[in-house]
This record gives sequence, C-alpha cells and structure tokens, in this order.
Amino acid sequence: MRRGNPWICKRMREEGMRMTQARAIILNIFAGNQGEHFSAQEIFFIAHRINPGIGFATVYRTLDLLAQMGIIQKLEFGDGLTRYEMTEAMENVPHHHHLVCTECGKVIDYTEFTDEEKELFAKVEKELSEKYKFKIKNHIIQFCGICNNCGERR
Amino acid sequence: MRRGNPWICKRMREEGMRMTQARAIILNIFAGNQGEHFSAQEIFFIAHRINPGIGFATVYRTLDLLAQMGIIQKLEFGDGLTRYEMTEAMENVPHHHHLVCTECGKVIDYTEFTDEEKELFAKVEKELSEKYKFKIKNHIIQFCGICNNCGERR
DNA sequence: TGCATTATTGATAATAATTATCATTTTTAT
DNA sequence: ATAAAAATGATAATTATTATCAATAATGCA
Repeated sequence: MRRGNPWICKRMREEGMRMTQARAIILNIFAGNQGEHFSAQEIFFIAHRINPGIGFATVYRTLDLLAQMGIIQKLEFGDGLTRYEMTEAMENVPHHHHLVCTECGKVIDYTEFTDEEKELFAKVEKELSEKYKFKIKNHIIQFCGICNNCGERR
Repeated sequence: MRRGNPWICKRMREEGMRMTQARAIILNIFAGNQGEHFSAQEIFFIAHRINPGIGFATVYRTLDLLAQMGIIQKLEFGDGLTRYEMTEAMENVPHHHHLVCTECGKVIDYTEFTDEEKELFAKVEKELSEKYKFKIKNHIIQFCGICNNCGERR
C-alpha cells in the first residue's frame, strides 16, 4: 500500500525505513493543519481518534523521526511541552514566526515584515555557515512578552 | 546585610521580596559568567560549592523569579534541559544569538551582523507590539543545524 | 499472490526534570 | 531585640520523555 506524500515515502524508502500507517496518519495531521504547533499529547489524541491502536511511544518516535528528516521542526515555548510544526521546507508552509506570552503561554503566529527578515536571515545564515562550518537547516525566532489579556489583568 | 546589585535589591524590595543569600549567590554566578547559559543543575552545583546549604528547590525557584523579573532569560536548545542566561537588559551583556547543533547539542554564541539585526528587530518589535497589543520583553533567535564535527563524522 | 526478512509497533516499565508541600529558618521593619 | 512574613531545604509527587521487548506489519522477491 502506498500512503502519504510520495516524496516523503521515497526518502524513507531510500534510507531503509517504511511508510507505515502510524506515520502516514501523523504526517496527515501536520499536512492538514499547517501553521499549528502540536505537542506530542495533542498528536496522540488526534491520531488515536483516527486509529485507536496507535500508542504513545510511536507518536514520540515518529515525531523524532520526522524532525530528524527535516519535515517538522521542534519548538519550545517554555511551558515544558515540546511542540512541532511543519518546516518551511515543505510545500504551502508560509514563512512565519511566533509571539509567546510568558504569562499564559498563548502563542500568536505572525507573518508581517518577514520579507525583510528573510533577506537578512538568508545573508546571516550564509555567513555564519561559512565562518563556523555549520550546516544550517532552519531557524527559530520568538518574541517573548505579555499578551493583551494578561497585560490588562493587573 | 546588603548584597548584590543595588538596583536589583531595590526592585525586589519594592515588590515585597527579599534579597537573600541564595539569590545573591545565584545572581553572582550569572554576573560573573556573562554569555554562558546554565541549566538548573549547573547552577545548583556551582552554588552548592559556594554554600553547601543551598537546595535544589531554591535554585528552581530563584531561576523562575529572576526570569519573571526579566534579569535572566529562559532558553531551550532541544536537549530537554531549560537553560538561563542574563538578558541584554543587564549591563555589559552584548547582543548575541545562538547556533545550535541538533546532533550533539553544542551551542555557539555569535555576535556578527547583530547591528543590522538589532535595527530590524527594533522595528519589528515596535510594529508587532502595536498590532497585537503585546508587550515584548525579549526575543530568542536560534539557528539550528549540524556542526563541523558532526558533519564530518559521516 | 504468498512468504521470509526485518523495521516498526504497543504496552509497560524506567528515567529524569520540574513542581508542590510544609515545618523550620532568615530577613526585614519596627 | 522582636514579631511578622518571606524564603528555604528536604522530600514527596508529578509529568514528559525514553528504553525494553515480544508481537505485528511492511517490503522485496519468488
């Protein structure tokens, strides 16, 4: 049976890995909810509704795997949960960053100003990778502060 | 007894908090090692050498407190440990960002190109805080990739 | 299509970082 | 010096993540 994005299937095949039901389901969750950042728990519950056989360990393993492959990206907003979202390397994922409220944990995605950012970061990435012999795969940009709601509650 | 940075003492006093021995020791560790990012464990061991009475819970509590006050900043590099470093709001802390190896966890600080970054980010922060009514306190910028060592080992 | 090989899975136990509890100790203002 | 309240340390509790291992499912090939 062939499932999910053929490009990803191919890449897995090439490295001796298999495109399994669990992996396809988890990939679909990300593909169908671009711009959302899921914790392992959230992925588990959604996946579990689709196929109740899926276990927690598989979710963690799959998230690790997809992150290693550069398909999803690890994010940490400071609330103790690791979250994941599709990388910009994937189709249809717009360049965006995050605004994180350090009080309530709320996360806002923003896409403004990113053309300028994009240019600057492309330049910085190039120079840094040369200077430090570092192969840069992605970047994380977060603005931390207090959101509207939390700010008013004082 | 008066201890540590007078400005910080004052701020604590104003909010009904006290400048204690433990807090002064932990503050000194950060002040004396700018640009380093410490995990709670590391802070515990260093503080413990200075005053073996200090307990783990106090370290966690103090780190939380200093982060709330904007004196230190929480960082997560994806290895499961939360780390902290002095914020740029503090004296003598240069503007810098991080290069994180997703393979071995190595972190390189860099300070290049940050003048341009600084300008752009000042602008972005201003616009974002207006648009989203968000009071921005700091930002986190990380480039993730594979370091020299890990890249060669294949 | 059926079969053998082997990656993957699910259930569960183990690990490890962080948080909560509470009696005791320190700090501070008076 | 003392009373009031904040902070501490020891430890238990919580919780996210990782490791283990027998059972299962995916793949390549006949």
